[in-house]
Formats: sequence, C-alpha cells, structure tokens
Amino acid sequence: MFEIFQKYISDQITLSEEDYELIKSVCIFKKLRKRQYLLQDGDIWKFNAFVCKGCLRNYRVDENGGEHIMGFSKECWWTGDRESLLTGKPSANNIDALEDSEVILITKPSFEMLCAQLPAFNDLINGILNKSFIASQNRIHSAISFTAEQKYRSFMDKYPDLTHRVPQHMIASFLGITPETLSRVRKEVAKK
Amino acid sequence: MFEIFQKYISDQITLSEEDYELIKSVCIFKKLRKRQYLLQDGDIWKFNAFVCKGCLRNYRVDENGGEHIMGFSKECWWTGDRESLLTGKPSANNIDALEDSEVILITKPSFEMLCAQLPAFNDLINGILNKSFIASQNRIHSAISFTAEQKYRSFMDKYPDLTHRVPQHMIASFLGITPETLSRVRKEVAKK
DNA sequence: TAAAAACCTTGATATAGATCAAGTTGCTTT
DNA sequence: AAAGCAACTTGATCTATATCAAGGTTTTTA
Repeated sequence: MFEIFQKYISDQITLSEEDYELIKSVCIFKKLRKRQYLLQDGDIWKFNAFVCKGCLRNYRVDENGGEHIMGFSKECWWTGDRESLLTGKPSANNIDALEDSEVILITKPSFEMLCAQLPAFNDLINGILNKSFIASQNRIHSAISFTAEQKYRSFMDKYPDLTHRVPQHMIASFLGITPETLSRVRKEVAKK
Repeated sequence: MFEIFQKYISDQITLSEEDYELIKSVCIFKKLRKRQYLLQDGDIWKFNAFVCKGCLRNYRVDENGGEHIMGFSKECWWTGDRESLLTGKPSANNIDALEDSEVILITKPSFEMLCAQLPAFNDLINGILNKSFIASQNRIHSAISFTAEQKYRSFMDKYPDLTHRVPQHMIASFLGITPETLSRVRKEVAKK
C-alpha cells in the first residue's frame, strides 16, 4: 500500500530513503469496504487522506435528506475535509467508499512535521492545494454558467474514467442536476 | 497606500521594520479608475494583487457575450488569476474596477522571494490559500444545492457589505441567476 | 443641468429542468 | 438461482427560473 504513495511522490519530487522512512512512520493504513464511511458529518476530521486504491465520494446532506456530491477521489487523489481540519469544528461532509478502497491517513501534526522537514514535500503539497483551488474555480464557473448538457460534457472531458466508474445518479448530483435530466442529456449527447 | 498593506500584515503576524522594507521594495503601486481593467482575458497574469482601496470584480465572458462573475475583491482582499499565474497561459478572466481603486502588485518571483525569506509571511499566505479553497467549496455547495432565494440569503449572510455596495445585476451574475429573478427574490425576502 | 447611460422593477410568456410515476435491467446477497 | 434491492430509462406533468419587453429611477457625463 505504501509503495503506491511512494511512487506518487517519487514521480514528482526526489527524496532519500530516510525521507521515505520518515513519511512511512507517520502513515496510518486503512482499508475500507464498499459503502464504509471514512468520515460522517458531525465528526471532527483530523487527517490528510491519500487514496491508494478504490474510489470515494465526499458529499453533504441537506435538510430534506438530499445528497450533494462535493467530489470524487480515486487512486492518487487526496480527500478529507479541509474546513473541519483547519477550524477543528465538526464536519458538514460525509466521505464513503464507492468501491473497496485503501487509504493512507496522516494526522495534521505529522503532516506539518513532514512539510517542515521535507521542503520538497511541502512544495508538492502546496502545488496540489493550488491546483485544487484552480479546479474549484473552474467548477464554480461551470455551475453558474453552463446548461445541463454543457456540465455533463465538461465532466466527461475532465474525468473520462469516472464517467463510467461511478453511478450516473452520483454524477448528476455532482453536477447539480437530477438523475432523470442526466439520463436525457446522455441520450441527446449520444445522438450527436 | 503601503500602510494599509502593512496594517493588514501586522494584524496577523509580527515582522521587523527591515522585513517591511523588503516587502515594500517589491510592491508595485497602481491606481485604477472605475471601469479600468486590471486584467483582460487573453493576457498573461504575472502578479499577486492586494486591494488597498475600492472594489474589483473578476469575471469570465461566455461565447454569447454573457458575463459570469467569479468574485469580488474589496479592501484587504487578494485578487488575480492563479491559473494563468501558475501555468503561464493566457487568462480566461477579466478583472476590472467597480470603483476607483488602489492595488498593490507583487510579481511571482518577488512573491516567492518574500515567502522564502519571511516564514511568517509564507504561513500567512498559506492560510489565505486554505481559506479561499474552503470558501470555494462552500460556494460550489451553494451553486449545486440551493434555490435562488437560498443563494441570495447566503450571499447577504456572507457579504453583508457587498450586498449594497455592488450593483444588483452583478450579484445575480455571481449567484448564477438572472437580474430579474434576483429582483423578485429580493421582494420576497423583504416581505418576510 | 440636460442628455445619455446604467440600473432596477414589473408584467407576460416561454422553457429547461424538476418532480412524480412506472417499468426494466442489472447487481447483491443468501 | 431466486429474491430483493439499486440503478437507469422513459413518459407525463409541473414549476422555478429565464427570456422578452417596457417604464421608471438613479447615476454619469458632457
């Protein structure tokens, strides 16, 4: 399980054997069965989580029980709840596994230690935060500007693999449309 | 103009006189008249921009000429286009002044120098990036989950001052609804 | 200070997408 | 392998919001 994380890191920066030992020493390995929660709303989230295998979703539940998917995380993506982690307040999010999955958890203090000890690791993480922010901006743009069809096309464009990997009604939820609408949009898109 | 930036910093971290001199030495001071562009799409954005005075908007234009407002930035907020800055590619965004404004620009190399030389400054900036990311997540949630009325209420909640400071049709654009709908929503909200 | 723009509101109408409902297919679980 | 559940589709209808249009108000500019 650690090898995947190690490869992910070594593909981007150069670290010594000892550096990897240090990282490994603070990793918490966790296997999740399909449908198992990694985080439930109301809990306080304490980690940074790296997905080695499988796929998770991060969602919020509204007052009517409606689920709204904030994001998916597959292998080599990060997940968690930055807001709860930063503020120490209970999370409004739920994270659960869409498939049997394997994740690595690193507590906030350990993570900060790594960033302090390993400048290259710190840069790597910073780059990811930057990229996530940019992705969020683009998602906001699509949410406030696009039609249902444009939203779906841009999803396929950006996440071609997820398009077939996660249930359609979850993609609909991610896009902020109903499953019925997505089904009809797909029929249209298939025609052209 | 620099005093505002200095106060903003000193309210959050402690720096020496020399540190401020260093910061000041890389600041580019710029005054903008109402409607003046700070960035036009197609240009490559090279700075981090801190708003000392006034208010700007950041927006994208779609193929039909429709404007979609990504964000507002008033005094003591940051603005710019992180994506263009990071990738070096032409920006898809426009930034212009809604009021006569004053901004401080810091080029990317200078900014990185400051972050490297002044760890506290680096932490400060990191905190801002984190908070912006969290704000983006919350905006995504509202965009995919809320009705027009809920969107407007949450805007008033989050930005009570902007509610009266920027034109209504721009708030509508920010929320992803039409100006007419916003006008009607406001009438409803006023009743209750 | 008058003319021109920009802005906001209100009404009438249109429509994209939501909701409700039923049937089908395809996974899980025992 | 059957039963039960979850996922997808399709049709009918409804509704929140968009679009189109016009008038009134405020702000800008000459």
